[in-house]
Amino acid sequence: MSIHPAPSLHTTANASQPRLRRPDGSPIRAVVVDDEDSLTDLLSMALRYEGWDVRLAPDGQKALSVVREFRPDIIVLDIMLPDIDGLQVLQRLRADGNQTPILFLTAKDSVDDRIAGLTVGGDDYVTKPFSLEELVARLRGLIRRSGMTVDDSADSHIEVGDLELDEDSYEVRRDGELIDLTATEFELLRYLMRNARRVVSKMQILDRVWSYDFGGKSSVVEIYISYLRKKIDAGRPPMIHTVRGVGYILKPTR
Amino acid sequence: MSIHPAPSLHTTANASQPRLRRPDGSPIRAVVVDDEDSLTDLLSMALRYEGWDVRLAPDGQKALSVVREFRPDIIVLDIMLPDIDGLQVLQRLRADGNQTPILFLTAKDSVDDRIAGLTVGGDDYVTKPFSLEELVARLRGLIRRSGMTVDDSADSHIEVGDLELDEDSYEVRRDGELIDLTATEFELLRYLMRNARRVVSKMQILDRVWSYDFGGKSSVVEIYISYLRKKIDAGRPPMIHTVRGVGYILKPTR
DNA sequence: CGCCCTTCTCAGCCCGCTCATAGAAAGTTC
DNA sequence: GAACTTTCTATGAGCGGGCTGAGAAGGGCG
Repeated sequence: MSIHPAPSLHTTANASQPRLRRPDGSPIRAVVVDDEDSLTDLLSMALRYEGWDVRLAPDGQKALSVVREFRPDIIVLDIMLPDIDGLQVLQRLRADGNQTPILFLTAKDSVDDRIAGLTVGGDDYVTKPFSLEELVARLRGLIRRSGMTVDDSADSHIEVGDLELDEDSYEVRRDGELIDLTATEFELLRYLMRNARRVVSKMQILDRVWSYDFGGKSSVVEIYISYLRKKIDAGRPPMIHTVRGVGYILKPTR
Repeated sequence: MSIHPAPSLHTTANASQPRLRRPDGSPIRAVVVDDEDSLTDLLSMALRYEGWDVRLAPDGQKALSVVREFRPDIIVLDIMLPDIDGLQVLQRLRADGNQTPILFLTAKDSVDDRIAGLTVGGDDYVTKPFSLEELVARLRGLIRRSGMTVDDSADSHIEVGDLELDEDSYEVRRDGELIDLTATEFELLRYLMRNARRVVSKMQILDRVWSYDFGGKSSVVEIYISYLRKKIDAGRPPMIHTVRGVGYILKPTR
């Protein structure tokens, strides 16, 4: 499996979304363990963009020492590592009494057997290739459920105007009315809502909402924007606006 | 300031489920006694995920000292231990005047009369291999019956919309009508109800509802969902919904 | 010991989702 | 207003996830 040539992240300078924080106000600390540079680069960029403090480790041994020293709030751990298996890293950490929640990365086909039992301890997994929005959402979910946050931005519920989205139930409502979305539509809307009142470009959307190995054209974004409009804005004052030549913006009707 | 006519989506904010607590609000204290690391690992993870405070002991001697020092609300005790027999651990504890309820773990074939007599003393047993839902349900039952909880989440009765489930009588009703379920169907429904209004993945279901040694495919879940739908949703507004690519959710019909 | 209920696998079908294409529509520049 | 660019959306193809019927295997209970 090869990864997209150069993950050129189209980021705006500085985010201003409500950010997850630790109880003492300091940034979330994350460790990313993977032997593919392109992937760790991509992830560290994305997580730092979330305002988190990130450390990297290329293999299981380094992972163990980095985790012991850095004491992260969350760990992103590839199952397939050059030295010790990611599942063994989990076991050694737990044997030490370390309870840090872990998000496993795994290839799509190797899922069923080896991942068994992972979700009971509050850990989770994501199959490669994934979208950054999905990964970050899962991480925030894990942190939320680990109960280590006080912050109200750690809510599974997002509201923009009369538009509501719940990440636990996957429910979306406009003015109280339940709206049925597909997985991709849901992720796109979540991204727009998390960036409400800010223009996001099609490239940014593609980088965040679609998998990093997506090979198609950016016109899918237009198509999905169109789907969303039909479902979200239908017959109502529009919340999704086109900024021609720049991108899209979602904002409450004033 | 506008008022939303819509019912708030707010689910049980942070915690995964309403959690059992001691009268003073502190977490349930449990001791797990077993000499197999993989099993104690699994159990401690699962119980900690329930929000409980867990201590481990690998044999009978350690069990006695840990119990005396930690004063747990509940003990999970394997019958087969390297040193002293689990039943003797029971006797010694009771000789000390310790009345902590005990859940015994036993191999399926070794269920003799001695163990059958346990339930009269207020204790209980579960045969290996078991599902975590069953084990935790039994533990909650023991705690409930030991009368040490005040909490209303310690009820044996679960209601979601017009769907009712009673863990003591194993009765399930939809709109008052009694519905007959098999053991697996019952456990799956209990899991869905305990996680009502939240999407759970097939993997999560498999990890919780099926035995830890289940080696099959996650497509069994689809089949049991289909069975449940036939019995629960038959001819009625559906409560079980598929979230394609994510999992299943049970919620009241609005 | 034999029957029946339950559990689980397999395989085929169906349907929803994703995405490309292309022409229409809207906006921009001169 | 004409020419060009950008965005919108209808249509449909391909694919993959999910549903379900049929049946084998297993276990409980008489």
